[in-house]
Amino acid sequence: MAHEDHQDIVREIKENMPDADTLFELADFFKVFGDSTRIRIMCALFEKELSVCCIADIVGMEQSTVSHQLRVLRQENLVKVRREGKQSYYSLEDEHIQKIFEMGLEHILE
Amino acid sequence: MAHEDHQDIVREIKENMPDADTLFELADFFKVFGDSTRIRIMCALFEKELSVCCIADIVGMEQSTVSHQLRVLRQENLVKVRREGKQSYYSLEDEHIQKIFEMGLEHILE
DNA sequence: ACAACATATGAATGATTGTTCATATGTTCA
DNA sequence: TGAACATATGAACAATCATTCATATGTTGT
Repeated sequence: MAHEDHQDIVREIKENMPDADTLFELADFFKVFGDSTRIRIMCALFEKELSVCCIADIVGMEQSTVSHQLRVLRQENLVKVRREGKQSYYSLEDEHIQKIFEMGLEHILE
Repeated sequence: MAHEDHQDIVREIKENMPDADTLFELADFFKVFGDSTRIRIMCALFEKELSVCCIADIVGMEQSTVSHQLRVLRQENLVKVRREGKQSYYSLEDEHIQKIFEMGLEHILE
């Protein structure tokens, strides 16, 4: 790391970077997309709002597992809940999700 | 899970879902964005191609750590390398990355 | 109030992963 | 060829995380 303009480049890029907190939050946000169970849950919710047991059936996992993962999605404001009788109906909170999905798909299908 | 049209909904949504392999790949792809070190590396590379030691300086981590993470980014085709003398210069492989970033930022800043 | 159902949550476990240290590989220059 | 530098990689460790089981909470109808 001793060539002529190394320090200049480092300083310049450091200055132009978003602050560390923002990037940390950003990583946390994308972390949610990095699990196939959550991906499948979100994918199912593209169609319509669904109850927890419906989702569990669709993704083929325990109700408990799905509940835990829905909490993760809720904490990152990716889904919202609506109580109706005994059931909780979940739906997507944000229209960015579909676009992020599409871009991911474009990338892996290249 | 015993109300009238539960099974119909489950079947319908299952049919319209992308196949499991694709969604698994998609999760692996987003997993790469789910770490703040990798996020910061990619962010630094938005400006220009950089050598490994430059990146290590910018993100403030060991050269070894950065090398390991660059390998992860390479495996998912997010960066490419160019050897020049003793140094390896990394740059972004794909223009989707910036857009995915922007959408993530839009989400967390809402 | 009680039974039946739907959902949420805490604890425990196994698996995955990010980081570091030590070292190997690759490259240049003398 | 050997020294100096840049990068890559394997092993080890600590930390994080997804899943499951058991159980608690919440809701409806009798």
